[in-house]
Amino acid sequence: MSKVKSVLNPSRGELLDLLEEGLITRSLIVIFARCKVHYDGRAKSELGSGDRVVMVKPDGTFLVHQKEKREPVNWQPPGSFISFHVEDDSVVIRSLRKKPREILEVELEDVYMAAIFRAEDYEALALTGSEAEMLEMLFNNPELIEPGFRALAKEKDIGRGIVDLLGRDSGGNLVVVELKRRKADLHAVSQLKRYVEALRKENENVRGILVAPSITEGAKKLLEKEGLEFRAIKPPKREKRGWGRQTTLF
Amino acid sequence: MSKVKSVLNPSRGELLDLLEEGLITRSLIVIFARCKVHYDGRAKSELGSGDRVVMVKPDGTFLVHQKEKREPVNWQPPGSFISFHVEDDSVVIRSLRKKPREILEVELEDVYMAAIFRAEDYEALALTGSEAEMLEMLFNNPELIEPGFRALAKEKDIGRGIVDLLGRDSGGNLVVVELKRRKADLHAVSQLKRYVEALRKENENVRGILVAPSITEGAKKLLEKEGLEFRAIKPPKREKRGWGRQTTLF
DNA sequence: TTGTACATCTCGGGT
DNA sequence: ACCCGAGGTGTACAA
Repeated sequence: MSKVKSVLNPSRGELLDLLEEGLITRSLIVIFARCKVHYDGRAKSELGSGDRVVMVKPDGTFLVHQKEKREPVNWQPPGSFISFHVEDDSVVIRSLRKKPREILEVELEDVYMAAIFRAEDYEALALTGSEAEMLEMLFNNPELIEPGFRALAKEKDIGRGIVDLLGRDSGGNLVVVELKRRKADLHAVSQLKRYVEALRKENENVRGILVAPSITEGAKKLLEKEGLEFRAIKPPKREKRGWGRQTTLF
Repeated sequence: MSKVKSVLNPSRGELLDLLEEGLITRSLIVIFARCKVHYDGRAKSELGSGDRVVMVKPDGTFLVHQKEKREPVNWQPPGSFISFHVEDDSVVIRSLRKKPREILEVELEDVYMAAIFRAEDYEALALTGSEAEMLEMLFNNPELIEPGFRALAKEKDIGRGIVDLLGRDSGGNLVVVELKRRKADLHAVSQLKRYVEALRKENENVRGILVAPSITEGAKKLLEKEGLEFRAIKPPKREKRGWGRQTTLF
């Protein structure tokens, strides 16, 4: 059995057969078609007739892409249930999600191409430069925050949220560190402030430090007004070594 | 010229020809292939060999989808520049974004299908149930917040951010309203608190009201502790009437 | 360009 | 199931 089957300008019968085979074999399905799209769930939307790419993944993911933008114009997340039927002379693909209840319907008016793909993939993305790696770096090298800084805990749940990094400075003050892998904004300052204020209820001399590669003007002003601090640090990028399934060295 | 061209198991020459035609005619390109993916930019990633769907849109958007999840495993946003070349016996598609500088390379090891699609689409999504519509509703019907409430401004930029809705209550107090179209969380409370504190520097008796369909436990506790208020209101869903290009009535 | 906040955010991790 | 926060977030909008 081949990995891919495709039909150009399929008849209704060919289309239905291919869709059925795609679903049964848990293939990934791609359709080029003129269609309308109806969605109702957390919000509600209508999309008039036009040419789009429809993709259905074997995990239930449903995507409708227009010819522009990174984001699908309509979609359904993994775990949704797909079905199709004929209605008023056109094939309709329906995706149902329960909880929250959401329904997505694509009304295929003219199908230019339909294809199914039995994709085999056992690899996962190995990414570096994340906030998690930034945290690991600072936890292992606390002096990067400032001389004399000692790390106490990471990802610590205080009642008012989860603090990235908790430590003490050379003067014995409690220090809350909030990390951002990109330019810090007002949101980041509010977050740090929330943690600092929560800890100040039970501790004296609590400092708050926002660590990010840079900070917006507005955020900087708010930060200073609140007596909080900023340290410019960029997220580290690991080298290729040590990626993926790490082979034990002996 | 037809809307779609596709080739199954293309030879290198067929693939290169189709890619070139796709780029020149500003078509949307979809490829089913076993490939590796390399990314470097804001972060850095590697993805080992596996079967994926590659999509290139005429606006420069680049997507690599695995067989699961809603999100592409790698991508490049609109405005990126695409090119391709042959390297070590395989075809490589490269997408370059300047600012921030980011490069994405897909190394095609085995192409099962390639297709190009001259999509025509003049329709835009009409969506209802957004926060913007919630705001409009409350601005026009301020009594929904509470009896005697009068709206003063919406989307108002105070120094510390942009307030959703500003008004006065029956007692003449300034009221800041923060809207959320879904369950409000700690972030929402922090946001509201930031606005309230900024306004309290120049006004007395400032109230803060969080308006959302519901609220998380943690957020509720913080809200009450801070003397802020909550009103349960759901975002409205418009009916079909009045969607899309609204024709002037005379 | 920068700043700010929404999103049918999605996704993962924790409890 | 809920809660919480990151994300190469993307996207729109305003200054």
